[in-house]
Amino acid sequence: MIKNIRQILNENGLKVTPQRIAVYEAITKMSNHPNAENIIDYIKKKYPNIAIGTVYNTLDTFAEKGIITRMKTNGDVMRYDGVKHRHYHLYSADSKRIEDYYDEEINQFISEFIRKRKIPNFTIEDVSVQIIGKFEK
Amino acid sequence: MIKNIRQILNENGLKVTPQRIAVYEAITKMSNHPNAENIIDYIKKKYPNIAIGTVYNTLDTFAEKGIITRMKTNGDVMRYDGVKHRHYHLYSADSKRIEDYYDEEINQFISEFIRKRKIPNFTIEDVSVQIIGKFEK
DNA sequence: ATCTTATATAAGAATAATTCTAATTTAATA
DNA sequence: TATTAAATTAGAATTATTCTTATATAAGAT
Repeated sequence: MIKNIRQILNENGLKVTPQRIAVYEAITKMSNHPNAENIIDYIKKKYPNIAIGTVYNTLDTFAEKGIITRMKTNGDVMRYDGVKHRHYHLYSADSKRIEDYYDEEINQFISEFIRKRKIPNFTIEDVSVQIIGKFEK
Repeated sequence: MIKNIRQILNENGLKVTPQRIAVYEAITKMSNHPNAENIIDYIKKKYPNIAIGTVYNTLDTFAEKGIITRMKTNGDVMRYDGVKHRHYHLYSADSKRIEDYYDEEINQFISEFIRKRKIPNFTIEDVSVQIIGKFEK
């Protein structure tokens, strides 16, 4: 696991620091779309002196390199997602709960769409799909 | 036009006030996904004493009633959209530019999807699609 | 193993979008 | 016209995030 993150950092030309390892571990272990505050709280248990700014910096760096994904929904702060394979999000505006959702039909539609559809003056890079609704408890 | 907004407010059980009329006019006239600051600047030209809090309140109220839509993308403040028919957004992470995009194929896919797909413990209310890429100048 | 240097981190101040508060005003209805 | 619930104002408060500057450290070169 630690070997893994070292490798990822190296591949991306980033120095291996304890802070970056901690942030990476936090995101992969927390799984449920934590925000910066969640991540900071988690890390501080083992690493009480990490600076808030460092966590924000690290999250930005990771997002720029594509190591994690940033996600913002209406009416909530930035959240982060360490899952690497194509997936979608279910979320409820009321509860702010977010769950991952995998769906092959959507995958296919999107792949087709990106391949076929031409939009004047615009190059499609990605299509993001959010499914809004209500969780039943 | 003013008759129109009066009617909308009445239908939604909202008092008709000059501030609400001004906010509504701003959104419909500005068309390109303004944020609160844009809207405030626009309104202040004709109505210099409107309170910022009032504009935020009004936008929230309108969004709750479904009169307008709120939209937030990663790395940008909240924006507002007065367009009433189903559409999608093209946007570029770099430029923060957002354009409306209409696509019947996506409409159909979404309608089908909502009708057919059952997700355990979740009731689908809406599906939002964002097309990410680059504008060619 | 040590030196060098570009890069990363810490700590806290600064920023800026949004929300809150409490007093005042106003739209709608009787 | 009087009543009252709802809306507005003005500015303070909040809070997520960014910025600043001094210090520390990882990685490669010696």
